[in-house]
Amino acid sequence: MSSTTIRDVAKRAGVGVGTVSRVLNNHPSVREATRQRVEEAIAALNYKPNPIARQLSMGRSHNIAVIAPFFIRPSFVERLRGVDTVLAEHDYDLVLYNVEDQAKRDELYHVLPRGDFFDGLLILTLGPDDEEAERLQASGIPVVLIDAHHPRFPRVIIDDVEGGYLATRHLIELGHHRIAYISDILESPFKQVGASARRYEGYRRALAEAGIDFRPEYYRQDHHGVREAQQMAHALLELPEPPTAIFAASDTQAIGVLRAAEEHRLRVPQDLSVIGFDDIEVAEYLNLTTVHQPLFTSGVEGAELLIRMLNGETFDPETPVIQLPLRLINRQTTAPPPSR
Amino acid sequence: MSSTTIRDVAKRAGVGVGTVSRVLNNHPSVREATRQRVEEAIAALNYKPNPIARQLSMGRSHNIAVIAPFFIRPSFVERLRGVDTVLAEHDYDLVLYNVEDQAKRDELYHVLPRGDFFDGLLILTLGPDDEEAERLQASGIPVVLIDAHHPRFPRVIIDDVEGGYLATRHLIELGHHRIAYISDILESPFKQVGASARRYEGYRRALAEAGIDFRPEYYRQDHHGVREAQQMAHALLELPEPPTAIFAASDTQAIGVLRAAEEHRLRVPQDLSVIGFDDIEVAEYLNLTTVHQPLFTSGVEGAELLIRMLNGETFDPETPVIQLPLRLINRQTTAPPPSR
DNA sequence: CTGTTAGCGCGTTCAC
DNA sequence: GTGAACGCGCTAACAG
Repeated sequence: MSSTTIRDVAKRAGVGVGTVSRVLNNHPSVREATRQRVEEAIAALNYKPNPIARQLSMGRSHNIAVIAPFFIRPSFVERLRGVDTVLAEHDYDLVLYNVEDQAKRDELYHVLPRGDFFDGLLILTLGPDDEEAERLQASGIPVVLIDAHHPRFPRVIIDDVEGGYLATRHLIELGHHRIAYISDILESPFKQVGASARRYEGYRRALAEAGIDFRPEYYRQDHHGVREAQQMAHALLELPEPPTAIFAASDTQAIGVLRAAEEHRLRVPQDLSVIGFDDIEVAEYLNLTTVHQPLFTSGVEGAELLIRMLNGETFDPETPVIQLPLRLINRQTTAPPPSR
Repeated sequence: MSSTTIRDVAKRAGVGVGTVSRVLNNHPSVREATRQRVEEAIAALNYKPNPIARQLSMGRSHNIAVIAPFFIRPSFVERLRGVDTVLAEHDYDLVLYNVEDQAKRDELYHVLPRGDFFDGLLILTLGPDDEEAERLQASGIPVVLIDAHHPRFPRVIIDDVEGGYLATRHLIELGHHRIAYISDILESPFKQVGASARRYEGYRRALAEAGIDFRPEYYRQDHHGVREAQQMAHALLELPEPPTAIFAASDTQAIGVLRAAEEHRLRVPQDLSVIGFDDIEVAEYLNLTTVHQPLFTSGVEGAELLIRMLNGETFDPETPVIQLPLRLINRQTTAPPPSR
């Protein structure tokens, strides 16, 4: 094992451990000559300070935990890239926890708030419920939410209602009346109102505003995924009076819709308009019209917020909320409805 | 901060810290009555042992570091999912380091092999050079390579030469003679022979075997990315005698080729055949014919190997090498060449 | 400026 | 069976 300790160095350099520690931490009050000797000893012994011991005595870990429904969806990857970029700049290590099911999440919330191992916590998308929030806050560990809502924590979010509105409005302006909405399951097992539910709200609002009646059969939900979305779209297109446009709550689901259209020999956008949400990379490949949200930026902003908290900064509004802008990306999967 | 320590618990339960520690670690020799009292105290104080201190005295961290050119390419995401799955089962935490440039990598290799903070190390794709390997091995920390080669470490790999051969052979059997190969830059800054170079070798071999002359103008390389690939394909298609098939060293690059074909108003596969490598998720969306490699599985195997090493298992062959199978996925971007 | 000492919070001996 | 003391490697506070 890597066994040379600070004491070995001190002995070899003929100084005390305190001095070695000072050299290590660039403390100013060390005579140049002494510093030389110490550094020589360090080099000669190939000594590396033990980070664990360091943490122990400093009470900080230099670790930031990120809880995320990890690699499942491309949008998280984008967000995490943003997070990582910032953390790396500030010399923090990223401990990533992949949370996909309820069990794992419970376990995590139970184990995490030790307050010792992590200096801070970044939670993506699966925000805490009230009980968890309580525990988290009691632990005193700084927490920032990304794409999740809880009044007690600083967070970076988007206006999903607005997003749903934007997408639907776009379709309406194109002349569509028969507009369907498909999404993942709104009542998530995490008992919180998810993004899709808020996008649904925007959809309803745009419809209402344009005087278009909401048709329950035009609204479907299922687990997130291409296949499931494809099936939903399939069902939609088999309707006696099928929609002329489909708004999918995520680009991934929009892909499923595209697949279904192909199955039905429908041309997009001539026969069927499709719009997604997120603007992940694939969206561009597929020329998918979609609502862009700043994924990478959300990670950056969240991480920066957390780091400012770690540095002891306090905020004017007790809990800052950063809202990122949305914009419609008009590619090639939407067009006016077929003339008949 | 979370400040209740083992001493508080001991005091409250009217026992010594040793006893508390025993209760915590389920040590048998604790009287039931005492254990009761201690557990009550633990509950009352909401005490959680400090993992850092625990690591310090136990000499283990329960952390596994993963070094990867992180979120850049979808294929890594797939691999990491596999890794995470296994690690979670064995109660290891995953510390993920995003290494994309040489500077960061140097820094990492300098800092990492402390032998203290990580129980094990998983290196993806960017394998160590001899000097780094030396240092790594000297540190005594168990290392497993995934998709990287170095004779000193156990690794899970694929036969990239075979993969390149498979792809090219498929094209040849379809009747193609004018077959191009595009890839990222073979002489990587990491001074090791990368996957693309080995796939290139397979390409050359298949060509030679079929008696087809290699044409230097049919071989291009540039940085990895859709745009770059698109440009390469563009140049290829402008040739006086353009290829009738293009083999891209990765699916991402194949996407660029598809784009270029579209620009040139070439139908795929009627006018141009395209084959990729990896079989990432998008490949399916795009109906891309490609060479499938077990990405998720590579993560699983690598992590399992590492864990066995951590458990002190030794291996028959000094350094085990797991080679995963490749197979051609025949979708809809390859066909016989245009009849004339 | 620099050596010494006291913890950081645990696990692990020892004696009892 | 159980408590007290020691040590993990390092930083910080205090003398000198």
